[in-house]
Amino acid sequence: MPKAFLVKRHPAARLGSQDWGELSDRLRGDAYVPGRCLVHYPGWVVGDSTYFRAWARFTALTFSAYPPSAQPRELHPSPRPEASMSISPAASGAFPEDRKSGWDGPSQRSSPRPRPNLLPPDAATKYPRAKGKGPQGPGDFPCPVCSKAFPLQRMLTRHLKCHSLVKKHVCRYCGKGFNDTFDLKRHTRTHTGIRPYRCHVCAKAFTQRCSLESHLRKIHGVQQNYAYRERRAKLFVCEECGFTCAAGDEYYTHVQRLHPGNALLRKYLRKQGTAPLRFLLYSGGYYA
DNA sequence: TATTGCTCCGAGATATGT
DNA sequence: ACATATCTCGGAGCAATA
Repeated sequence: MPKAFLVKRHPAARLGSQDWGELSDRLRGDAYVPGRCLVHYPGWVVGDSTYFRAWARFTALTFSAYPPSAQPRELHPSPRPEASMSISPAASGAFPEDRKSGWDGPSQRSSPRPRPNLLPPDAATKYPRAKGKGPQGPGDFPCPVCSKAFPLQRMLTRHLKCHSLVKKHVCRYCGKGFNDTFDLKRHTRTHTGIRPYRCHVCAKAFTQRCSLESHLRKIHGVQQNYAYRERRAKLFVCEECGFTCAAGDEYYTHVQRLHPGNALLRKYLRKQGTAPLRFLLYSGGYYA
């Protein structure tokens, strides 16, 4: 059974069956910041409204997804959250009624794992910031939950979503939620059976490129000559029928012919009307 | 012009199957 | 034990917006 069917969800959150179109503007998206959830840490966000907004948005999203029993009961008194601070009321033992119901908090998979520090030596010049706009160092946007630091505000903002229970992108087949459209697209392949990455030696097909590369390396002893994190040649995948090709124009010709109602096609045609050359460069040569 | 959002992607971890 | 499936999440480029 695919792992996607085994993911435990909080019964009260019911994010999996959430239809975002049915929610009011107040409850959908990540712009809603209810006043009751604004938590202020003195001396930490003063003079950095952007940073504060990111944290406020995070607390709003996180706690609005918990059941009433888990809503914050008082403002955190400490000047700054500790590294070990848990956002899971049930997991931290703060709300025994949730523990009793059998929910053990967010999946362990969502906890941060140690990763190599990939910041380049010239990170300070690579990530310039305007004066007075917040922290100045390359790792000076620390996550208030796990203390992991980021060189850019937008990286922290995006990282905060992984601590939130709210998932904007929901699988139409199983209801599982994702933070990223692409993650949802990849996940959906587990339901549609589309496997775009085929082994040229034994013709076995895979849903993800890294699975194919792992297979080639371990089974056929084929070594890929790619640098760490080097982008591979882009593969255009039709998620409706499994058609794959390496060229953008071929892909859109296929979609226009066989799936004329495709949303990506509409977007492509819209862009083509305004800036055709730029978009063609983007879609066809971006990874070249 | 700077910032933010969206999207694509690779790397690595973990679950599951054989 | 090993191969595969599939998940999470950070890096990065472009577009949209303030």
